[in-house]
Amino acid sequence: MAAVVIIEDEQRIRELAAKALAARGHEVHTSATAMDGLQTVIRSSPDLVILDLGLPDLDGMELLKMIRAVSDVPVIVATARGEEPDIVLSLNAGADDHLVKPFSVEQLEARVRAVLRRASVAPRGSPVTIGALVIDGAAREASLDGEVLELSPKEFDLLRYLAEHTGEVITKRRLLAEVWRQPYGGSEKTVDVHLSWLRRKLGESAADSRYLQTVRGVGIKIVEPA
Amino acid sequence: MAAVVIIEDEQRIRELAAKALAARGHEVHTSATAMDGLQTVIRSSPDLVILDLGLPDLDGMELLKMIRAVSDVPVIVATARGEEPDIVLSLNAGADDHLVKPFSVEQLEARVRAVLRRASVAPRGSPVTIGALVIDGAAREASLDGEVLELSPKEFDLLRYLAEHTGEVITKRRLLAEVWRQPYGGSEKTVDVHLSWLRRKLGESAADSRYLQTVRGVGIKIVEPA
DNA sequence: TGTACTGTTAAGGCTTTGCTAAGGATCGAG
DNA sequence: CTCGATCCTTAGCAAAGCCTTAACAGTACA
Repeated sequence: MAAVVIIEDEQRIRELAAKALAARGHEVHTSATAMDGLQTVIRSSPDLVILDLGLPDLDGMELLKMIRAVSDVPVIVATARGEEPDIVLSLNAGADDHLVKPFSVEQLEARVRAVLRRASVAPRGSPVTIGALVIDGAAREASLDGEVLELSPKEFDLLRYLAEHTGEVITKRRLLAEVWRQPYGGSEKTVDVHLSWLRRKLGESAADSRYLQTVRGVGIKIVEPA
Repeated sequence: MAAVVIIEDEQRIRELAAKALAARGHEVHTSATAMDGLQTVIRSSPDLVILDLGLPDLDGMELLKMIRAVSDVPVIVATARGEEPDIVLSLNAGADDHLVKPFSVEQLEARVRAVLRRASVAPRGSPVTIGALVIDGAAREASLDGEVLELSPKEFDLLRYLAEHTGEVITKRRLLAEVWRQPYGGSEKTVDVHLSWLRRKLGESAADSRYLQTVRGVGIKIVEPA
């Protein structure tokens, strides 16, 4: 399956998680300390890292940054209940998902599956077509009527996310969570601004929109033009 | 399948690895010493060599260099835990991947599979053509408008890798992993510098680029000029 | 008609990228 | 073994581009 490194100081949790993931066919390496954890990550080139932020020898956030400095490997952070602020910080620092302890084995497996799926699917994926709009994830290029659009990174991510959920109304909060990676903080106005820019580049305005339709009080959706 | 030579002094590991790879249909030869190993490699022209760096009769790194001197065969090096510096050295000396002992059979098989896949894909016979740019992997030569480019080794590898993924955005981290062979560690600035040199030799700059397009916040891609 | 929500624009700060230069390592020639 | 050339890496600064915040205008709905 995939190689996973678990960095967790509590022996009970560490072994439980390791056992569960090994049972699902993953190759599991564990570390009880930050320093050993970093070495293990570097050595074993895992496909996924599960990192406890409450390590005794080094602030977990620091370790996360160190891992991020040397690799794009997906990281799931685990925190004790009541340390939600850490979650936000860690997601900003590049974590891909999070678990709140105590977590069930089922929850762990679900997160691992989701992150691995995202990691393996994200780079590929054939272009999405909506009317005259084509979004190519691999080339990171969107075109309208055959004309390539000049989109900023966030604009492209936003458009792609909406396109992957064509016809579905998405709340701004969900966009903040999924596109901005900020499940808690962040201002919804930011989304408004980016939507405005996107509309302009799509050659439309809020009043006269072909693709991006506002659903007042709820959110936004992208639709196939009539 | 493929022919594999295992050079490893520990009998237990040697036989375990040999058995595992034979079970996967590979033709396996084993050697317990460096001198015998080199002879076996020369004699059997394998598709892959697995080399323990901790041989008793000769420093493994020396043997690696000797193998490299006579063949381009892919080499996976194995080291004992705690000899990480050797890994880096060996990768620089031409190793294709590494294993840290003790390793699981699954890990061994995974690495072998990965290296063989890469190796079998690499000798793509026909040159890649992108506009007026031709990259000939076999001749290790690139030309623009019929004019041969004077590229350094890294520049050529970089160009070739991008060309093999024309139109696809590649992150710098991925380039470090695939071209520099450093899945972890290494500075992304290094990639920037080489890209800059490459652009110059292609007669373009970041501002006015025909082939190498920066995708801000993500990476770089090579494209067919409009 | 008021209120809450949405649209748009502008500006500042911050991050990412481009490029040059210097130091050190490696390799080959002699 | 030594010298020289080539190449790679690192450091640092300049420039470009992007995101967020803030402020204000417009719009739907009660």
